[in-house]
Amino acid sequence: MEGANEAGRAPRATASLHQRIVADVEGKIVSGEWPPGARIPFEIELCDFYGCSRMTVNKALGRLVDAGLIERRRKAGSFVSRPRSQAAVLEIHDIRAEVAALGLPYRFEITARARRSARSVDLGRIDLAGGAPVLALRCLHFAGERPFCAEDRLINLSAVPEAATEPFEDLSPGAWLVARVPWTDAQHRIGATNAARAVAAVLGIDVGTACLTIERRTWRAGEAITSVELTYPGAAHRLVARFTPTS
Amino acid sequence: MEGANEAGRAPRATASLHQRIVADVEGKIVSGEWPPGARIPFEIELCDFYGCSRMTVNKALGRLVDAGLIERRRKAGSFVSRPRSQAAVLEIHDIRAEVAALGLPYRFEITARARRSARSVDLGRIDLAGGAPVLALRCLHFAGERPFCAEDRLINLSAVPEAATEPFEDLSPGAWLVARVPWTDAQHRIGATNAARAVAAVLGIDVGTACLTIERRTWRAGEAITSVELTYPGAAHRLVARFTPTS
DNA sequence: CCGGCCCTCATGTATAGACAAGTCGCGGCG
DNA sequence: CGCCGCGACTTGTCTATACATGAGGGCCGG
Repeated sequence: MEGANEAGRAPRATASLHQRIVADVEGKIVSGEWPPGARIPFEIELCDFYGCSRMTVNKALGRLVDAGLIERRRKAGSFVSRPRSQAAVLEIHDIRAEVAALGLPYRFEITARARRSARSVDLGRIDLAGGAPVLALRCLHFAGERPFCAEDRLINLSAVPEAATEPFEDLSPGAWLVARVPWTDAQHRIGATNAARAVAAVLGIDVGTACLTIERRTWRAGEAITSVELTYPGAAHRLVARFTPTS
Repeated sequence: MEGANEAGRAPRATASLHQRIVADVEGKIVSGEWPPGARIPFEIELCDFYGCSRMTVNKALGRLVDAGLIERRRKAGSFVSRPRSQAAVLEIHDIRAEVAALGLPYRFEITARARRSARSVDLGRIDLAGGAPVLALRCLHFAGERPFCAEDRLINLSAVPEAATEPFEDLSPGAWLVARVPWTDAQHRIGATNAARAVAAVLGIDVGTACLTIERRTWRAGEAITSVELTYPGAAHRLVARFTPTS
């Protein structure tokens, strides 16, 4: 049976067989040839078509399940998924990288730093018991000479005690945390607000200017690590997310 | 060899063996026990540990490669990946679903509709040759009696000719397109703007109120399908993205 | 001492066979 | 006529085996 490899199409691929099956099926789906809800051929039929064993087809279809392109039910067969919602992969670059992408020199300043017990005003921002030790930081990121983004961060010192003594001279708090602390969950809330007086003064913009705000919280195994609010002058910044179904 | 299944830990799982291996290795990585760059045990060693065949371990590690958690090199072994950038999966729900999640009744109105040849002003919004037929729509989405979101859309009629005669009575243009037209690429740009007079009037807000704008363009196999600009009153709406490394 | 060749090792891919677990339908029984 | 049970079908999982591929490291010769 191993000799029947070229069944059905050109054997050109340097890619492996199961990769080719993935690509073929994916092509049929995204082209619309197999619309959402359609049944795709049974494993056995694909085995015949590609002249391979069931394991190979099974592996390919398993990947498509992982990718969310198909769903499978015993006895019934495999079906093209109905997209439930659009999804976009939003890459959260390091701010240094964002600025570098603009071709401008980057620097940041820590403008406020306080170690304290979590107050009630903090509790809405980070999952902590009252009184837990936190590090509160304010930080301003510059692109060239202009303020690019204002950062207001809380770090849970129970989870990251080393942060208490870290000077944050070379790495910004965000970059330092990403490099040091693994996380298992993150939540982002993205919104638009009119700049209040304090924010406007810091960013050098007029009061009321629309600003993009990103609030990010991260956890590791259920324990809050950090919560950060980033405020970008709205007219000057866009978040960009590109997405293809299979990345 | 099949009898040695409980080697090393609780056999509690109803899950399959390769799923348990995935979960275990993932746990070691996200907990920091195996930091980025660390070599994880060879397949053979994991086979011994779990008392299973190499194929089973191979399948588990293959999934972790897909998920981006590890990288593998022949002869050298498998290594925990260094995270390149943070990423968040941003779910773009149907607007009807967003409103339903608020517990409010949903409806929408088409407020403007024009079939025309693409003008120069359109070309910045959608990848088309000048003169190609487009359908320009404006649509207002309501949550209860209050405007929730303003939509300004262009549809490429060369790619989606059926749109020309579609009345968009039951389904909003966005929902209609998602259900009907598969896409292969999407790009989102998210920003904040101060409401101009026209937008403010439509949304029933004050001029200058910060608004969240989402510009989404979709393509199928390189051909532009549609481009849409959604404007949400900023104070009233937050985009939420949750993310866990292995989804 | 340096360079090239080859052996070895780990992963990558694929096979055939086996059994388990849902599930759809048909046929027989009440 | 209706309903239930069983068998058949499809996917899910796993094993044992085999060969290919790529890369590291050591050995041997110049």
